[in-house]
Order: sequence, then structure tokens, then C-alpha cells
Amino acid sequence: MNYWLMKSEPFKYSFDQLLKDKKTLWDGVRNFQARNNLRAMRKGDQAFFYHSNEGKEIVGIVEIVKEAYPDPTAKDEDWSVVDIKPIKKFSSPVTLIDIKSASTLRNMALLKQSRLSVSPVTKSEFEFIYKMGD
DNA sequence: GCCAACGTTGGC
DNA sequence: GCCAACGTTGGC
Repeated sequence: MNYWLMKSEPFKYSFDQLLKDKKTLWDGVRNFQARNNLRAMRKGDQAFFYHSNEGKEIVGIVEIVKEAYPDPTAKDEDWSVVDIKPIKKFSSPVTLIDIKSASTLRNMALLKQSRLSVSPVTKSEFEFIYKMGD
């Protein structure tokens, strides 16, 4: 099982919206590295849901329910989407400040490549953040 | 194949 | 609203 972090601007698509929808497809990725990460996801992998710009915090956890398939919003182009469903909403969201101030998390891809919208998370990072947010 | 110009993302 | 970081594009 692998772990990931997916970013969304809450104005575009928030975690609460996902809770209402029960399931969504993660479309609109137009970055090769993010696309490759999407394609490396396997059914049952879990991902943090991060709110960028507004909030700047991890608000919950989602699960990959369908592996990469062609992005319907990209005709004639080679982009991918996955399907996700919400698993858990954090009782206390883990903010970017929390992440930056935790020495355990200083190597997180989120910090090193702040612009990457889909990034890998290690098991120990996942467990650490899970404990903070739960 | 290099690099300058430009566009986008996202933190502050 | 500004700007740093970074990806992409296009001229040479």
C-alpha cells in the first residue's frame, strides 16, 4: 500500500464537497510528474486531501477506488484521472505550519515541491500526520 | 540542446 | 497583491 497527498483549492473542490458527493474523479492534472504519480496509484492506496491557498491544511484522508484512466476533460491528450472516495475527515486539520515545524516531516515532497499537486507520502510521514489530525 | 521569456502555482 | 519557484515554450 502506498500513500499520497492530493491538493485542491477548496473554492474549486473541497473535502466537504467530496463528503457530499461520496466519490469523485480527480481530473484536471496537467503536470507530468503529477500524472505519473496518479498512474502509480493502486486501488486501496490512501491519500491526504490538502487545501491549498485557502486553509493550507490537510483536512482528511481519501482512498483510491479506481486506478488511472484517461482524463475525460483532456481530449486528444494523454492525461489521467483516478477515482477517490472520502475515508475520514480529520477532527483537527494538520496545517502547513504544523508540517513545517515537525522535524519528522521536513523531507516531505509537499515542502520540497510546493507546486506539485499530487505527491508521494512515506509510510512514516503518513502515520505521523494521521496521529496529528485524528 | 541551450536558455531567455513567459505562464502558473501557491505561500505570504 | 506580490513574488519565488518551477514548468513549458520557442528562438537560435
